[in-house]
Amino acid sequence: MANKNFTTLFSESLDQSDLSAKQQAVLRASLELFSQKGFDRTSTRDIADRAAVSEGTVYKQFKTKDGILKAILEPFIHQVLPKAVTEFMVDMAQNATPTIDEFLEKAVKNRMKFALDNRQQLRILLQEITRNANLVSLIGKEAANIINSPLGNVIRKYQEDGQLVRWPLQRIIQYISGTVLTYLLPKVLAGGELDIDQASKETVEFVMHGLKPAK
Amino acid sequence: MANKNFTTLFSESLDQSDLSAKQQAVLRASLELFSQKGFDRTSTRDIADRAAVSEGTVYKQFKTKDGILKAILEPFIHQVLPKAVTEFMVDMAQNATPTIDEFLEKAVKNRMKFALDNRQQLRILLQEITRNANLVSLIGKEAANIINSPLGNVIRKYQEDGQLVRWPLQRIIQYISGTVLTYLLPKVLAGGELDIDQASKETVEFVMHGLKPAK
DNA sequence: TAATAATGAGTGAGTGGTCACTTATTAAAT
DNA sequence: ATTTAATAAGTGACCACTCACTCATTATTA
Repeated sequence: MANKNFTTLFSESLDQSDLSAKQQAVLRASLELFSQKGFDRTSTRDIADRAAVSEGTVYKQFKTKDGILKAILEPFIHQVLPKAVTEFMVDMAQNATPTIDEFLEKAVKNRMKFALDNRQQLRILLQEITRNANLVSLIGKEAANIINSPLGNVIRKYQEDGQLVRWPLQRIIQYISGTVLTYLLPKVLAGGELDIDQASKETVEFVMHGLKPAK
Repeated sequence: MANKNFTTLFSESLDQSDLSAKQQAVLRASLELFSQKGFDRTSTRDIADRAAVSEGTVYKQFKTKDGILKAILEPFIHQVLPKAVTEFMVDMAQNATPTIDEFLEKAVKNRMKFALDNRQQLRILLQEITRNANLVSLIGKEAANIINSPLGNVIRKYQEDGQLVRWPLQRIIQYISGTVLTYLLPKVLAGGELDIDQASKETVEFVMHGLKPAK
């Protein structure tokens, strides 16, 4: 499962960018501070100090404090996230298993790992989402892409097999995501370790069979 | 279903409190502004203006800006939420239905209505949760109380009836909450209307039977 | 009852401090 | 030598919070 995490992808895109070492340090420092203290409670002074750089240097490249936030979140939403989704979908499509339970457990495990590898960035995103309503719809649109993708086809195959209810994919993904989030959100927000194997097993157990007792 | 919404309860507790009309206006103004702009982006000047009151008046009662936030969130978490849960449980115990599906649909509908009636307060709570990790565990503890309560017994009865898997109640509630949240969160954060009847029907359909097709 | 005193909510002009952002100056790179 | 990067000392706006004072109401006194 060759999924790269965001930190890696972020570093790569930093290298590719024509930003100087110091400007890259600014972004890395901002990433840490925004995640730890939140955007509003991080001062540009804090950022400059953490990056071991003067405040003027911060403003040379990023004209405003919001510009720094954009420089972090926009690549995440428009490049890293789609790229990660694509890699994931290809992976999954190739690893399609005969039973959906097996497939789902792999997929869930994969996504949980990705999320935990990227707590920092997700924390910033969550903070922004609660303040910026249109981020919600933006991410919703990115999620909608799954439906028109190899992964969508894999899932549809299970429907045709009779292994999966014939609900709209959007609805199915909504429920799976929601269940996965009940395990992830507390860990992303409050920290602590998650037993991914256990959590993904439990998730599939519920998501597939619901709360009716097995006969 | 006599469940009062939070706005009512909030107003009631304001009336009961020995706060003067102006101090009540401060809290009401803060509630609106914190919800709209977020705590950090609301100044005490903003609050005073919106409440048509001097800044000194704001600080006469609430010694700090954080004090205002506490005055809004603490009653919500420690009085309003438990009170709402209690009323809800009593309601439910009285209306306990023979099948769990019916029961669940009522319960889910009830909770969705409560949440939508109180978007403002929930938005503030969500904003704070992303910054204040220990709020997560605090709310988790409140949720745990449900388990040791009449509602817990109602649910346990369905387990003994063989209508509900014998998982720990905490796990069952986790999944139901997660699924409900997939409908609620977008609406609370981004606005828009929710067809509660439809949503609660769909929720129960999934939560009870999962994604395996009915034979 | 009339005059006076005490009370406390309310006021708004400060106050010190922080913040995002600028600019004059210096160092480095080409 | 000239352009570019980096610095660090500003700068004004704004912020949370304070305080000396007002004034309407209530309690006390005569």
